[in-house]
Amino acid sequence: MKVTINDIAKAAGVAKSTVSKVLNDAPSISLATKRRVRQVMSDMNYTPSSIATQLARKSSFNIGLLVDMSRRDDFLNQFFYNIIGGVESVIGPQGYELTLCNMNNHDHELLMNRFVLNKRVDGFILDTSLLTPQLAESFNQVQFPFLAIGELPGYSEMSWVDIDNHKGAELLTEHLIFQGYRRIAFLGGESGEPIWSNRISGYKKALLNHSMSVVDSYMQPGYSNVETGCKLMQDLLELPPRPMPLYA
Amino acid sequence: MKVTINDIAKAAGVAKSTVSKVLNDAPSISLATKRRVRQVMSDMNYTPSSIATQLARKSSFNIGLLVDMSRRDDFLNQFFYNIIGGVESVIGPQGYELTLCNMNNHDHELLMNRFVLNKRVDGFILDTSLLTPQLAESFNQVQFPFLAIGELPGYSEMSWVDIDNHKGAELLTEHLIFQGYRRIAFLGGESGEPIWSNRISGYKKALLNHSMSVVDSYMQPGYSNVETGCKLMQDLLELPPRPMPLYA
DNA sequence: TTGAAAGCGCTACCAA
DNA sequence: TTGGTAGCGCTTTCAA
Repeated sequence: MKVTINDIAKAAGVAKSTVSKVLNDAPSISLATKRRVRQVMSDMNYTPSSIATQLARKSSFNIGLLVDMSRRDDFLNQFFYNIIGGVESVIGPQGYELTLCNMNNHDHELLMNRFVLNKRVDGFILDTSLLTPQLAESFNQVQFPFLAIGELPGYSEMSWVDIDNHKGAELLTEHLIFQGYRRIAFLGGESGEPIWSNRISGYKKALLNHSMSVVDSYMQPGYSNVETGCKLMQDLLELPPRPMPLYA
Repeated sequence: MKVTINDIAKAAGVAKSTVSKVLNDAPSISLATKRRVRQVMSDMNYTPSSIATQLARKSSFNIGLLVDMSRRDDFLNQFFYNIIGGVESVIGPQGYELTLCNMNNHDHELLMNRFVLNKRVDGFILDTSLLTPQLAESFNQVQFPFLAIGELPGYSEMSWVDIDNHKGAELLTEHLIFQGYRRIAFLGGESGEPIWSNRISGYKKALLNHSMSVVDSYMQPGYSNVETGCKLMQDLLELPPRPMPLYA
């Protein structure tokens, strides 16, 4: 049978509350006792049960990463990979683990029961594409912490992180301008979404800053995958004055 | 405050053990009681705490998927994506969740403490590339269930699943033969690993079955990524009698 | 500085 | 068919 905190207490001749304090390195315990108890722990190969700790502390020490496993494109990309690795690298050292939460069917109630209400995870990280104002509202109602990747237009009662899409697009556009390009197009990003409007505004800003005109047909939104990119580019190349370097 | 099993018991006028039985749909409870208790549960918006259940049942209801997050290539591919989705689709409905376990540094002891000994997960699923006989031995010593994807040569005290690499390679080779190809090469798979030997044996079998000779220089092992594939193919194309269709 | 005891919210055994 | 009760293995007051 697994050795528990009671076994350690007995073996070390202290109360289990003392063992618990040693476990958490409480300042009230003398160094001598700590050393002795720790010795016993390692002698007996003791590892505290995380589940018992979770119950006592009322926290699962689990962060949920919400994903829609049926959407392959959102899943199989560098970006998502970096998210997982990044999240793990900060929560791991803090004693938290990463639970992958499937939101396949977009059933909010199921989601709330399966992970939130039953305390399976302590908080969610999710891409804005999975978040609706209603869902955010559900989280807020039970005071459940969540963090969105990307902003949710029209809903401000939440935290989100993102790269500076406006600035990024501006820098990128400026870079091309400095290279001497004059007819610069912008493809991708879904219209209506902040990612599109922010990038487009940065793009426009750079153009205007350099006294260049904004050509409507050079700006085409579209879902970010290979097929759409390919199609948009073909459309672009068929425009009468097609985008090209100044000295082409 | 969160409503617990005690609140339900009180409100429904039954013992909490009865509520627990209703929760688990025990056959010993009368339909009438079940209905009544369930009504109270939904009236009070009750969701059982998964952590308490875990402690009482001594199971975390968590399956760990062991990955090395520093190995991008193993992570960002269709295969891995399918594993995650596949695993989730079977464990989810059974009440289990998927925990992504990072084995970045390949520290066995850390791994054992962080997930196994403290009961953070009930079992592991891992690719053979992460498994060593020593690690498998550690798992077995504490009777910890694990399932490998791919076989571990030289170690049999474990369960593993894999596709039939031998048969697959045989069918593939045969297919080419039927198309009329006569100089067929085989690239990829790491030498020494079952995936390579099994596929190669299927490849050879097909060739021999059709009275074709096996050319050593046509068989090149190599790590499965784009760069290696590219290089191997270039090498291949420079062989004196290079692989080609019969009627080229 | 240490210990006793009361939880945390369930399950499971044994009676009733 | 239901209830009482003793855990599961920790944490956390509150005393000593």
